[in-house]
Amino acid sequence: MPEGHTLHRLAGALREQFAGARVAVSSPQGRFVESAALLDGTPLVGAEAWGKHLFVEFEGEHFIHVHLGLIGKFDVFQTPAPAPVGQVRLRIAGESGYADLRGATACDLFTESQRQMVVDRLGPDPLRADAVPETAWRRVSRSHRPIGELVMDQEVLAGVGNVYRAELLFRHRIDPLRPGRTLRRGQWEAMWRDLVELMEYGVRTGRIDTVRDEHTPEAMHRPPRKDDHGGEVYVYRRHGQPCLVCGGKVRTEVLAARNLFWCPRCQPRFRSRSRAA
DNA sequence: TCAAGATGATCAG
DNA sequence: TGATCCTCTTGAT
Repeated sequence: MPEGHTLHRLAGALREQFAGARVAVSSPQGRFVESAALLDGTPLVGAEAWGKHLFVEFEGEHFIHVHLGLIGKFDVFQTPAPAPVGQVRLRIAGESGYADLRGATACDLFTESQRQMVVDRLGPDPLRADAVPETAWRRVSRSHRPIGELVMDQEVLAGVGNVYRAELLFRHRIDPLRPGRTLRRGQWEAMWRDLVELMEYGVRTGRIDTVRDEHTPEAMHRPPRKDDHGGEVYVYRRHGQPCLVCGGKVRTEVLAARNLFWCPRCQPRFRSRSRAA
């Protein structure tokens, strides 16, 4: 379930388990062998996320850059570590824990300048204290592209994926096909604040809950459902089902190569003033 | 038991 | 735009 909150949560888990310790680094699958050998036995300095990118830092300004893609997983466990099963691309092992990476789109050894090049391409990440939301607004407010495409563009906003896209636009009753440049500044600022809150909740709980009354202590302690995103949502993957607010049917369509979900009644088609007049 | 689809991104054509 | 990477869950058979 790799949206931005997953990576920030993972970075925290890696720091907690390994930061400051010498770790064993290996690549049982064989696709990261040379880099793993270089890092093996080196102190792990820390880990941080930027959008959907994860950087694990080792002494000597070496970074492992990980992007989980659609199906990747990076899990932290307590020792003893069993023999690797299946395609484990990367294993980091310490005294009391180990972490296995599988199925990632990217797992590379980076220098500081390579890390910076990746970060420079990304838009502001709502989960980072150093994010500058104005940068995203400049891009949105100048673009003719649909807002449903812009919020998923990592050069506009880093860390937002398909679930947060659908839910954010629903919560603000915005037509996903509405051109970015027609949004009002106040609308965008409200969306940004909402994203920060929703994603911080995601980091704390590991779930994506966007239905307003889900943000309660009771909801926080309820065990996650088996569904992937783990929480309660308004429209994501609810196509054909009644909208929780108006009862109309939730619809789905492909936008930006991904399945978009929205409620046509709560998010009516946007018409520009010039066209309506 | 098997096939399809999925919260992503890149590359070739 | 489609193929590719690669894993896991779900639903059909």
